[in-house]
Amino acid sequence: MSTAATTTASKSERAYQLLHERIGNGQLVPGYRLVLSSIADELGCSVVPVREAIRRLEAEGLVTFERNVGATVASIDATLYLHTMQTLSIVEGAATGLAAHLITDEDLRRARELNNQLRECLENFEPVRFTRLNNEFHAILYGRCPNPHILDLVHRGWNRLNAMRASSFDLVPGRARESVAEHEGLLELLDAKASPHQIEMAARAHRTGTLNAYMAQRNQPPSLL
Amino acid sequence: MSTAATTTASKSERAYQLLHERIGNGQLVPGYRLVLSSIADELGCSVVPVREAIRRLEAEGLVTFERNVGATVASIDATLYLHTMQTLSIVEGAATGLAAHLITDEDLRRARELNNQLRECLENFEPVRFTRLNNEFHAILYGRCPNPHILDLVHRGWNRLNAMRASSFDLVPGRARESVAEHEGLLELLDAKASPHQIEMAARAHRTGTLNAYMAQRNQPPSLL
DNA sequence: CCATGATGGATCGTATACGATTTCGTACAT
DNA sequence: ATGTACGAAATCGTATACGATCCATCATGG
Repeated sequence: MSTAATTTASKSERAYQLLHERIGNGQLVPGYRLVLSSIADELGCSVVPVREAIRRLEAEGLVTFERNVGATVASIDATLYLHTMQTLSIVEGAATGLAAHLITDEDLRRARELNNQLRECLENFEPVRFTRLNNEFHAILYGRCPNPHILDLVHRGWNRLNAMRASSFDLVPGRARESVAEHEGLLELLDAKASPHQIEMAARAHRTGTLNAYMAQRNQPPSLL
Repeated sequence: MSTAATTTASKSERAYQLLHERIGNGQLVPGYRLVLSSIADELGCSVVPVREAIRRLEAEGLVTFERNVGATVASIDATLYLHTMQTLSIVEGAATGLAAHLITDEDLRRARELNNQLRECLENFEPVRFTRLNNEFHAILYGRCPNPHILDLVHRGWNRLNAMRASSFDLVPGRARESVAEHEGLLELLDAKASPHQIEMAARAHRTGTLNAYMAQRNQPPSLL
């Protein structure tokens, strides 16, 4: 009763959110060992809720878990990054396509503004801000997708990517400029009320483009697709 | 040491598998209340592992969970079915497209044989066998997809569908025959080494077709897409 | 000097116990 | 008869405790 919130989100929920956030913003780097008792101590609770939180994170692919050994923040090798990006290209593309006919003029206005700010980031070399604004930009484009499952998959994909990027993966040098231009193309398609399928494929290609740029940078064959 | 398996999969794992199976084959119908202590008793273990199992099932969307209340097998309304089917159409289509250029002649031969058996099921009215063979057929087509994330999403989608179908959703009457014909079309595309994109879209359309048939049967507007 | 096996510590897996929350039935007042 | 308040039962949430497993270290023998 009383004031605002006895909102004691359950301890397991708090543990989940704490770890999720720390993985997302890079405080916990891939490979870091997550010891139940330590986390429990820090949170001032017992290990049971922490266990549950970690299993949830595992289900989302943010941590890996080994029996009788423990959990570590999910490590990334190139193929994992590739697979995650590819999956995201598909589900985010689909979400954007499904959202297209529900998007409002106000949405488009905000997206356009964000893309302008992205262009500024290019001039001033602000990679952190760029990443954040880029997330927001795409969130607007797919946000109206009426299928919550697909939205969930998109969010999970972004979370995994953020976990990776925050650690060591950085933007591919030349790619950002190209990215802003492709954003512009997407906005024009939306303005022109292009078909959902066309928009889906453009959104997918946008992400695939980033993936290819990354692969080229690492001198890897663009196959494995 | 010794014989084959001290393979004590952890109790939480066994609990998970048991519940997963029972939900999948319809022993546990949607809406059924999952009481931790009862399940623990049946398994001869304590509630802690069961909790974990249920949270995993929740993450997969097979059960819903409410704080301080408990878990129930996920209920289905039409929109949930629709969303699940739509998501599956996208990820399974993508998986099939990505698997296309890796599929072997032997795979195609088996798929063709399965489709012939499906045709037999039509004649003899064997809906249960039809569903099983249909699963196998599609599993062959997307199975070679080299992206494990996408495969995982496909499997989750099928699991959810199975959970729904086993309960009360039945095949749409006329749809099965059409389905077999579309399978044939898919096989021909694969034989002809059609482009991955073309195959992806055919696979997606195949599932979307089932969805539309369902919607039409329920006299629902084919919108919501 | 290297290989092999034993030992201890760290950590996980699960059981049990108890407090917290919800739910449902019942009694009472209107 | 109906709506509300109270209380008991059922169930969940978490803490604590202990056994099981793994890993690293060190001793021992070749």
